[in-house]
Amino acid sequence: MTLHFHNTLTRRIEPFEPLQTDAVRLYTCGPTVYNFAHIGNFRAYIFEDLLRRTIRHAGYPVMQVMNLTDVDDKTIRGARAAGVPLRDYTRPYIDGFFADIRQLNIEPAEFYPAATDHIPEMIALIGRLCDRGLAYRSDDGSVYFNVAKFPGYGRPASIDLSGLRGGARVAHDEYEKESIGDFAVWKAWDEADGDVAWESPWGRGRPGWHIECSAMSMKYLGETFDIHTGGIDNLFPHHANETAQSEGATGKPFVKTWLHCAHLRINGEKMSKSLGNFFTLRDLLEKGWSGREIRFVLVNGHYRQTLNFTFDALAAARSALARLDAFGDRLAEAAGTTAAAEASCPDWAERGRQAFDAALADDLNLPEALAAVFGMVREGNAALDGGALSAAGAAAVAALLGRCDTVLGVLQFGRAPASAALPADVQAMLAARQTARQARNWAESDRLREALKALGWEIKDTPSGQTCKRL
RNA sequence: GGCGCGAUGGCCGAGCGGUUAGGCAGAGGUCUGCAAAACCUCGUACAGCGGUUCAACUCCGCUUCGCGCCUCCA
Repeated sequence: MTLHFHNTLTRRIEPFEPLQTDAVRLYTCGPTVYNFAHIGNFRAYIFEDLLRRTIRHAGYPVMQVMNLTDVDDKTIRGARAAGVPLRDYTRPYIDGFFADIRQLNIEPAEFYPAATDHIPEMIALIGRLCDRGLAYRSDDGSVYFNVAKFPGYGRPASIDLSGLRGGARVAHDEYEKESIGDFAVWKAWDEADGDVAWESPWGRGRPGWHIECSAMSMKYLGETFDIHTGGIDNLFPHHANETAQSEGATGKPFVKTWLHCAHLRINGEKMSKSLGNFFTLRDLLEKGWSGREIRFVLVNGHYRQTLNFTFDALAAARSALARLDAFGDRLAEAAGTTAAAEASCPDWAERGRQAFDAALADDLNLPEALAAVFGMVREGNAALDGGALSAAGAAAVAALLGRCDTVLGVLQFGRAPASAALPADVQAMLAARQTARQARNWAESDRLREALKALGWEIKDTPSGQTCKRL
């Protein structure tokens, strides 16, 4: 299984080959903890999770770093407005972030370095840039990267510096720059920073935006590593600047493969507070949607394509998941206690497995991978209907789907409760209903089904008797 | 202005120069006391106009519409 990824650096889909044999080194841009993350952020984190899981699925160990940006304009502004120290301000959002990714079944990374814990590393890196003549100190004590001194500036974005134009978004305190393209690696303290400041060889101040990613990625992953990801909006300037700083300091290639995911839209519109379609994960959970349903919607799109997030899509996800769950329950029932044996795996399932793997390997084509799974669901249901699936075969298919789910992370097999686990009153009603059914007392049978439904249990009648499932 | 992306059936969403994407919703059918599930069948989908080609949703050009980045936004 050779993975292929679209590399932003080359704008091509390339075969993926790890640089080192022990692990694939992966740096994924993480949250700025000034607020709870919104659904658009999670699109990126889900994409990164799928990437991580796919690499592992292909047999490579992964060493993933996700940064926590806990010092920047917004966190400082928030902390000052709240009148609390920076750390106290960011803490709940950091906790919230980890709670959220658990809800979405996002696998944890190996490292979550916080920017404020790596100031010395950043200062050291800036020192290297100064030593090499790539950065200069301005009169106010800020340090800027000198873009003109770095040949090939702009990668992995395709930015031509001459196309840049100064505008309203160029921050006020950056007029000391020698050239419009130069960017701060160290920002001299100013009024608005309050008590957020660190001592440095250039005076009191705080790190520039991009330097944390350079310092932390290289600390944990080395000066050249396999994959760096982020949202497409980070391509420029963040990733271009990060590359310039890192390669400027080391003289080595920084990242081999860059992957960028597209944005999310909500009901066809850009997400924004003024449109009222700005949702955090907890907003959606409060509306009654589960993390799993949200994950399904986010998984069922290609990462390089703008995704239209709608409530209809969430409802569709709910139905699709119910279908998957029902199939899982059927397989479990058919398999009983029989162990999975690969030899018993039906041909259609083997074909499904191959289609699934091929789709993943093709630049994370999750929609197609999911289609392969649903193909197996249809085949499997038909086989079960026709009595053509042995217990061992059912076990093998269940195991196969479990394998697919190590990447998808949306299945929930084996959740059908054993009858012994049902509450006594429910068991009694089920027994009564069975008696009524044997007496062909349909009115009583239907009444009990309704009563059980009111208690939160869904009853279905099958040729082999009634089934009971938590709603 | 610079750079880039997109427009697929009611909705979400893949895809390829000629062969069913898939899911959800909807219609009909099988099964069923009913319901549900499951299975089968069903949509003259590829923004518009030209071009290339034996053949284009798929390649090229133009048009229309929408979107992203252009200095701290995933």
